[in-house]
Amino acid sequence: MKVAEPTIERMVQYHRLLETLREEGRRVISSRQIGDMLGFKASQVRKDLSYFGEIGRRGVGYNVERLCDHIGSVLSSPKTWKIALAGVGHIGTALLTNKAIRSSRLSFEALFDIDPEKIGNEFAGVHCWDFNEMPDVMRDRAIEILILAVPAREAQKCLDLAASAGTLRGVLALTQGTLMVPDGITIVRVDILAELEKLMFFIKNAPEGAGPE
Amino acid sequence: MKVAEPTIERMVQYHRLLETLREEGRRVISSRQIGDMLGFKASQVRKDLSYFGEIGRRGVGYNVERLCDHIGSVLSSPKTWKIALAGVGHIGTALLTNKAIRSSRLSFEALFDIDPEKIGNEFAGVHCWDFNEMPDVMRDRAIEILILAVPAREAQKCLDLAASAGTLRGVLALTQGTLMVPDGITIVRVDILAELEKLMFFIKNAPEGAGPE
DNA sequence: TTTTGTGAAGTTTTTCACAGCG
DNA sequence: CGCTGTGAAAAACTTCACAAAA
Repeated sequence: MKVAEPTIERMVQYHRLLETLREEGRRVISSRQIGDMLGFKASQVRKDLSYFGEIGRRGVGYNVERLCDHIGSVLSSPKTWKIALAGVGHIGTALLTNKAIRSSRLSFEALFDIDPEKIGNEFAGVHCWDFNEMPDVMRDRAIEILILAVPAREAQKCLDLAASAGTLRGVLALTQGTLMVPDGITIVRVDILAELEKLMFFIKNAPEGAGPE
Repeated sequence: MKVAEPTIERMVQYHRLLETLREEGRRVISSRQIGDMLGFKASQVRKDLSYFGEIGRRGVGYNVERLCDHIGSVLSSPKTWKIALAGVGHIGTALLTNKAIRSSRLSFEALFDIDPEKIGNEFAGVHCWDFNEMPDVMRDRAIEILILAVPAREAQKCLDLAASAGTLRGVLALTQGTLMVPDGITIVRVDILAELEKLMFFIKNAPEGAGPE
């Protein structure tokens, strides 16, 4: 069965919500309640969840724990992903020290920077190497995910270096600007300035409370 | 004429690209070339651009400078938006010191934090106040946009405080978790951890180079 | 009863294909 | 000719509405 991309985006949100509810001790929840909390229609929630099997109980709803685990298994394998961070600046450090990221199934294996002050040191317990060592370090450690948090003009070179290791499978690009991505590597871009521009457009064209979501 | 939301998302990208091309001295470009550079179909590019008037020349293409200005005027008014930043942590500082943001039509008017070490100081030339002063400071300075870069548990309180000023029109939320947004305020969310989870899903389900974009 | 799961209907967004203009 | 602008067709996505299960 084919799953739509927007569905995945919502699955991530369901997962978040369910993790919180589980911690609060909630046992059961309905599609309507999930929808109300996240701003989606109940039918949308049900359709999304049904793509991955019948997991609810008619007349009752969904078991929070079971659903949470189920979505977790859909979203990511039980394995821990090894990731590298290129660019130990403000944004990079923010991610490196973010509790939520460090407690997920992610393991920071290496940092890379161009700044001699940083190279050779550890940040949050992770060693920082020179950019040029990326191919070797990434291959040795079998790192599959790269977070690109370098200035736009370094981004392409950095990505090419990382890709040359041959172990890279996905990139989270926090840089602005266009990137040429090698075949076989999945990229997800986050561009905060672009989001700000979208926001300005929406404000300008929404005198009365109409927004994107 | 109604413009689709995905169109706006792409308009922001066209604008970026054109700014770069203009700096490089490029005079003319075709829809196909724009599409190739950004990963869209040429017909998509033409349709997007045509929503805002006939701006190209048949048989020739688009004048880079003219198109860039045109999109700029569509995306945001010529005015400078006043913005406040709540949360002067790693992410907040990254935005505050980002050249691209500071050179756009955005003016950082105020910072807010909860940390006594930061309150009363200036960062990148902008004064930092206590959270509790948000309503007054935002009203006095007629600040319309808030960047929320505080921990998830503070986010809702912070947003409510900012909204109470009455001048707030848009929010860029860099926090994870669910927010209740007052009516009449536009919100755009950026959740890096959610993007990472999406990336992991795409990698897992794309053994052969199929990605989102 | 309540609430799920799902085909079918409706809506939005993308792509096609070609007329029309330089 | 080459490339735009655009109606019409196709695809993708969301919502409806109801049968079926607890």
